[in-house]
Amino acid sequence: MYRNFKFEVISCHEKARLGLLHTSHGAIKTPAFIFCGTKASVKGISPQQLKEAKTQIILSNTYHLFSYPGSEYIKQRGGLHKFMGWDGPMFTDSGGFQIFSLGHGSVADEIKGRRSGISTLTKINENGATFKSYWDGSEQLLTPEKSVQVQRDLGADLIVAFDECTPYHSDKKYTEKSMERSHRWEKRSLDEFIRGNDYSQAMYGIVQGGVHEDLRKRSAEFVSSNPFFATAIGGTLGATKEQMYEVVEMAMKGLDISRPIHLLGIGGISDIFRGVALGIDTFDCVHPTRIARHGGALVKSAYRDDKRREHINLKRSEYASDDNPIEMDCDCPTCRNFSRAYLHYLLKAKELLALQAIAVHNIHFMNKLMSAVRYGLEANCLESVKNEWC
RNA sequence: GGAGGGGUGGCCGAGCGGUCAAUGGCAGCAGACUGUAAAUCUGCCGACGGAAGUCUACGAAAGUUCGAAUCUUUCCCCCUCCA
Repeated sequence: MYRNFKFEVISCHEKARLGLLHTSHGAIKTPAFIFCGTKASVKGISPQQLKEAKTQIILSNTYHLFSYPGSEYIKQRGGLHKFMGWDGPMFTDSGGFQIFSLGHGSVADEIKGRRSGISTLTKINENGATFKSYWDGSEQLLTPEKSVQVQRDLGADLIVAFDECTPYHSDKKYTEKSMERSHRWEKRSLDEFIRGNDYSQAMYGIVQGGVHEDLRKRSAEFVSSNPFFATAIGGTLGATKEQMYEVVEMAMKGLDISRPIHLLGIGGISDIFRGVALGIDTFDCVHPTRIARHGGALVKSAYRDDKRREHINLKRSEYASDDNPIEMDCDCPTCRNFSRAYLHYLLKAKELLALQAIAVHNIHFMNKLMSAVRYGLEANCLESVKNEWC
């Protein structure tokens, strides 16, 4: 069923593992980070720049590409790889997260109880979810079958079953009902996947269950007992980092650990070390590229001005006269050529180069981080690697 | 020389008798951001104070009024048109 895919565990270090995830567009060394290129583009960054930064794999989104330009259109252009000029491994999300984000706003807004904007999620029922297109406002229905068909047209290597990402503020009763519906949707996704399987793609099942241990366990068992290639941990992961690690641990309990395990939407530096220690193989997150566009440059612990943050905010006035690179020991194109002062100026001057330059640094940073994590596992010195980065 | 229009907080620009320390926008200073409706969003932004509050403020001065950025007079400066 997954003949062009394989997950090879090279070595185990307690729960953490070093692996190779083989896809139809090449293998990924794990633990790995997947960069978000939601609308068939990692915002502001070219595939060449991604490659130069040693990026292994990127992600696009079903909902966005379904709304515009449509999956049929991309299929006619030869699929997503060809269309966007990325020949490496690729992942597509199912659109399930948009059931959450278009209904509730950002993860932080929802947890903090802030209402932001108008909901463009109009309806959710057994059949699927109805959205207002972000593109033209028209109503569109995403069902498990449709999500898989769209993902098939797009042609990413790794695809995801359609689920509902349940909000943090849902009560247990709703979370359970939603989880059970997600399970039925995931089963339908898998059935649709199998119907059209041409061996160029492999499917992830998703563990739901909110912050509830019994639900997480049930969901993990559901996913593991169905023939998904891999597993993703989704849904709300709680309101604090500690709770997130607890929830991940709960979800890990019932999982088939011979499969690759992805943690959806997480990408803080310390989160990655904790996740890897819990047995996570891959991560994806908008954070590195989003904070870059907001002036945030990821830095190792030695370069932080505020120990509570994993980045420095180059918009701050103190950087106006800082002639050092973002990180002295970084060999990325941005650090080789630009000072913090110049990047600060570019941000203030609203020059697009700032956004790109900082994103380039953050992408290099994340790839080097993951490489360091792999080295730490291999050389059995993850703790000292962690101290340098966290 | 004649006719008219203006001068508002760092800048632009509303307000045209009380509810005005003065709408907005920009700039400035912070903060947030974790399967991207995000090159976005939020807060602060006269001075002193933690705050309640106090003081100084709408070109300058004098006045009218219980009360003026808003009305009157004079002065200073800018702009447009006619000679």
